[in-house]
Amino acid sequence: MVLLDDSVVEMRIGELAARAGVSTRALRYYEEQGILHSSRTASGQRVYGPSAVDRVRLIQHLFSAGLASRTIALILPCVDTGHAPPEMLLSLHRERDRISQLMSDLEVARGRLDEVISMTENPDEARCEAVRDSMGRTSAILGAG
Amino acid sequence: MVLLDDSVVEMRIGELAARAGVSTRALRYYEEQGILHSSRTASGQRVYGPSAVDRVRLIQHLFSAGLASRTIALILPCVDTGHAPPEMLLSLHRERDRISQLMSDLEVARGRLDEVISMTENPDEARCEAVRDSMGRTSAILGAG
DNA sequence: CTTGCCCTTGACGTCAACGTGAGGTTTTAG
DNA sequence: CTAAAACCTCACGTTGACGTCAAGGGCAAG
Repeated sequence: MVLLDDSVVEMRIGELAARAGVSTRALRYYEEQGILHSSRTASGQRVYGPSAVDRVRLIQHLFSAGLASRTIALILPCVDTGHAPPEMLLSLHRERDRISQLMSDLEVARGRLDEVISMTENPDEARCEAVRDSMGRTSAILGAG
Repeated sequence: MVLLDDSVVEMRIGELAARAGVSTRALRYYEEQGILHSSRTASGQRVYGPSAVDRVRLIQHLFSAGLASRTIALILPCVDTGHAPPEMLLSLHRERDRISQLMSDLEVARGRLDEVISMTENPDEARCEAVRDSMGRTSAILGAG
């Protein structure tokens, strides 16, 4: 009976890929990088339990935070065990800071883009000059244009 | 007299690189991509006016916003002329949306990282379970671990 | 048994923003 | 005038997260 339940709940790489919304290539890549493990059938096919779906989603989140696969490979075991050496805690905090920095950089960049947008949406001479000034006279005269 | 002033204010690639905080290789790459122009001396060396510094900084901002060099090449002339075709305005707005989306993605990802950090900093059983639940039982049992 | 889909490993392709010499010329400092 | 520093143009190397093709094996249905 347990076997039947397992068979309902276990899946091969294609189903996991579909459920987690990634490619099978990505999953094999994750395994190659040591951040996702699988059991195998006798014939060598990958088999995953249901928790793998959430694990892949976590991996995706960490990737989208800009963490490298090597960093993720270091972190995940600590997530599993629930504790990490102080050295890793330090690097986790540094990653956090990096993300925060990136976010504020993006905010600045978005502001720049907003200036460009408002400038091109509203080709008013005075306003153009003001915006150009705030952008550091980017297009002054020509010079290096 | 004007010539002297120009000589004071013009610069070659090394000085521009130093002032803008990028490599000379990057500046040549920008030129290759058509997003930074230069005049040349008789012997072929690149010469830039003072406005080039701010232009490079703008380019950096746009890069840090995740815009590709091709996109920047499309935008910059509009920044200079002060107006853009509606098609480009649309794509500018899409870029803006993309950046906003990226920022909120990063916020989510940072939250995930915070969970990992608080979990590993404080290996309290109950709290671990709670965090694991909020992370989707990522490390449940083992399964695909 | 065969059709057909899913799976396997292996290995090369991609894209972007440069880095990094090679090999030679130009400019500048002493 | 000479040596060092800076510049020039190729042009291949790097990094990361996959895409993609090749050449096969496994397995449920008809």
